[in-house]
Amino acid sequence: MGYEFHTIEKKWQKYWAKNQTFKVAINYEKPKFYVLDMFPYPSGSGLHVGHPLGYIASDIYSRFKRHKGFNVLHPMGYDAYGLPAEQYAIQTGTHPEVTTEKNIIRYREQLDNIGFSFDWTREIRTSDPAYYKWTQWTFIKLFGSWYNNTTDKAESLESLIDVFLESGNSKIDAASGDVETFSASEWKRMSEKQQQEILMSYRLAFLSETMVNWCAELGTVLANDEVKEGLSERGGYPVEKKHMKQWSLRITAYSQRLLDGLNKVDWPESLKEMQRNWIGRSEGASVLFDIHDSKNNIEVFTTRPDTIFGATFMVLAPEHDLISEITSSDKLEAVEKYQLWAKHRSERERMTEVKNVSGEFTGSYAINPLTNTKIPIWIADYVLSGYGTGAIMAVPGHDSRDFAFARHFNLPITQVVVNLGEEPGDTAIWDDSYDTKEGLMINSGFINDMSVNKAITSVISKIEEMGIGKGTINFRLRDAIFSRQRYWGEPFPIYYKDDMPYPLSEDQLPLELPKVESYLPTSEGKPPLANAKNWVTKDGYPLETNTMPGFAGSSGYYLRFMDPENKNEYFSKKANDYWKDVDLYIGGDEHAAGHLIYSRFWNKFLFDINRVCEDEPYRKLINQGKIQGRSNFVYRIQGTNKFASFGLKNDYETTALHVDINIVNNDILNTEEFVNWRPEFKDAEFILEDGKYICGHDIEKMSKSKHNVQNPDSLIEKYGADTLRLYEMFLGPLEQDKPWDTNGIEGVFRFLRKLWRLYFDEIDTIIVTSEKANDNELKSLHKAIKKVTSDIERFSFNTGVSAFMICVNELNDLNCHKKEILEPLAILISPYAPHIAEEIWQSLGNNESISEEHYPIHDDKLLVENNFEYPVSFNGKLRFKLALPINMPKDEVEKAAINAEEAKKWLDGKTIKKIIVVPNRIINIVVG
RNA sequence: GCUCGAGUGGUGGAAUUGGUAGACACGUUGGACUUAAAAUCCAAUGGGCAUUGCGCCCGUGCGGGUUCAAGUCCCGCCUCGAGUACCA
Repeated sequence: MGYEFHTIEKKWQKYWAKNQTFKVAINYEKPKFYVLDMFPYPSGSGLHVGHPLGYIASDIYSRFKRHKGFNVLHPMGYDAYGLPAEQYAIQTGTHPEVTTEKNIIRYREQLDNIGFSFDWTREIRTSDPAYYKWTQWTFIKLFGSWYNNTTDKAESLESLIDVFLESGNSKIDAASGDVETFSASEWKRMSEKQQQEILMSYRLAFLSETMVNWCAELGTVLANDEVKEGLSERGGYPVEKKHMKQWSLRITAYSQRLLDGLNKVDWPESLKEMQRNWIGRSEGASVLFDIHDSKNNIEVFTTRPDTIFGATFMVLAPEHDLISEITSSDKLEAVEKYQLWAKHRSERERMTEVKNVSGEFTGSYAINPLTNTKIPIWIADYVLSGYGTGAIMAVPGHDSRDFAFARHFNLPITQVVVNLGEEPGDTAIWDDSYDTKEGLMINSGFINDMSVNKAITSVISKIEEMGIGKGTINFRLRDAIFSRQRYWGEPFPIYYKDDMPYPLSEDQLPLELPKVESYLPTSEGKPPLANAKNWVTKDGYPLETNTMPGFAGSSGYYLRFMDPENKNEYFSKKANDYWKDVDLYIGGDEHAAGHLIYSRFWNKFLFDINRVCEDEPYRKLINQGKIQGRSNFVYRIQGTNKFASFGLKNDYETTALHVDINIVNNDILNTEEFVNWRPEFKDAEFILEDGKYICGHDIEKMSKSKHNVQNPDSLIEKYGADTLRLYEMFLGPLEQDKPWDTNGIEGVFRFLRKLWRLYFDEIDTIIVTSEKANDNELKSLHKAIKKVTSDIERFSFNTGVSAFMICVNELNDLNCHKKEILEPLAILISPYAPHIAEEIWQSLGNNESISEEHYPIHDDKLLVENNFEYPVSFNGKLRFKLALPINMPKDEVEKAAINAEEAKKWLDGKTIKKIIVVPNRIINIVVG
């Protein structure tokens, strides 16, 4: 008998489900609180112990907030579109929907076993037509909107057309592609197709020919954040740059707002910094350089306009439009060869060969507008076509890349900035350029002797005056490529007429994903949807065959949770006005440059079109750390089937082999199970130490091949969900990465049994009495209430667990079984260990779930001590302790300290120079 | 290279505002109970010196500094991790 967690946990999980304990609805009587987890992709391997870490934390917080009187929205769903299910479909022909459904059932079972307080009536799946209808709906809205830089928000395309009809596009300041200026009458004379082509340059969801990240292995393009070090994030396949016509979202229109919004959200600084870097704002100037003997000119972007006098050559990206026009005939062959070479270089090659300088002279010269000297124009792939204008003025004296290039090709290097107090140097003997912004200008005409910062503003005014440039701001952020050549994703609500895309009307949504025979691209290389029969509108127009990327469905899912069953709208205004935004969002930081940017963009767009009331979706965000695996090893003596224990392995020539952590307990191998683990170990022999086989261990990523995957189910089977919940929290700070190690779980399990024994005797009879509690018992309880409450509020869940342990240890020592103490204690612990808390609550004679009880509040009066044990230090070193009445006046404390028996030894023969007394803290006596 | 974060016992970690470093737990050792085991309970447990109690020295990656007082603040390094990668 005793703490029968199996029975208890099943019982309460059923109770919560049956009574819909955690179902929430709008309730104006209570303040709202929205706690969200990053919803999972339901993979085939199920949950491992790393997944629930954040879910447990958010569950504790949700339950706590509920106890505190909040109306808590705590939903869960599935990011159900994903590559693994589709790859599996390609291999086996199983529809991804079938695989996904199966995995979801498994996930749900595992989640239920942990006892989460999710409102499951709100479950959503991104692959459900009832859900993706609204993903498609938002896409149509984006398609029908443009970004007005003057009002700094998205507006409907109709307003743009009205302006076109009235005055053409010359007065429009929009975030757009390249558009020629036209007048109202020119607009009116255009064909529908011409008009549509122009509108496409303004749409926030637009089709364009762009340089994309093409992954041949996956047969699809990828967004920038899906490429890591030149390889696909999923699968690690090579990625190359390719020109393709693709759907994109004009997220760059929101660059500045995405940057500014970071200042008002409560997110980890590191995550904000990552987003700031990803957005990459830089201030500088664009300057036009004339080309010698040509009408053309080239615009460059620089963040150091002050160094323009040191610009001794110009470099264009190999893809730059003007190259063919300006290249002299004798250089043409070499230039084209270089362009071809650059084009065929993979992203990975380009990145790994950064140190190798390459380039080609075009034979043409530009005119430096401030020095009026001829400077050679080169092409090189260290200049990127996608950033700035794809052209730079090279200042080798003050830019390390330009310096390396100049050295390699013997181009002149001029110094234009000199560090304060230093003499100008001979650039011919420099090892590197002088890049810092500190110093004074030299060799620079009218800006000589100015500081760098002063020179920057002066040059900008000068070029503006000359009409050849202006101060500009550049962002590194690129528009998000939104189409994928895959099957398992949201279809675009788009059809083609006369080769131009048109949106479906809202009443035709959702456009459901059709059945296909094959999940592979067609023989002509079209996406899998081209395999679908009748993939046309009812009028016979062909439908788009690309599908949306993974981040489409996750960009606005938090909004749908507010009103998940709404058939007429994404969500009602009423629901959005009540739930507003996510108060607490918990998830991993791997989404920093992906989901968390797209989602903010999505939300800001919906804010602009008056669909949502908050312009930032996630008020507070916490990144839970990753749980690393802890592998165990056995050491096989080479050429034998003998295994030496860890301490003896160095006596032999051994090979370390990963061993399944499930047959190892506290690093001790279960040799019987090991022998049965695999056929090749059937005849294994062991060289033991102290009669045991000790395994080695190491911290690695959790993976099947390392046999170190810990799934929660087996731990729940052995110790119960409440132990798992407490243990995952006890492991360490939520935000920190930490190795998984079951070695400590026994302690938490012991604690729960100790807790149980405060309430029940050996035969599970309740032994709680109605006796009045004494001061010590009250103090112990209230100390715990104070500590646990403040710990939850600052998301310090690990120290909260120790506070429970301290309290239970104390009550155990006090032999306390009093209701006055133990009833509040049950509520106190219920967010962490809800099953045992419910069981205790019921045994105490309550009929309702503990989850709605008011959380106990500590009483400071009960925590007041009569004495404080002062640590007494001499010259900062602790020598003895002295108990004195609390709040004793300073001078009396001083006297007491000096006159204390133990003080004599330390004062002997010395003079007291100073005494520091911090009331109820420390006493420090300075002697000399 | 740049940006950010971290470094505390055998282990996970605690120390919230500069004020008793190592809470809580694991592990280890010794003991009680038991025919035995499990479970439970008690004691010790940073290192060193000393030991009849007392007691002293050292100690939060390294080297300096500020302060009556530094794991915490400042300066300079080292190591590890994450992000990013020719962004002009």
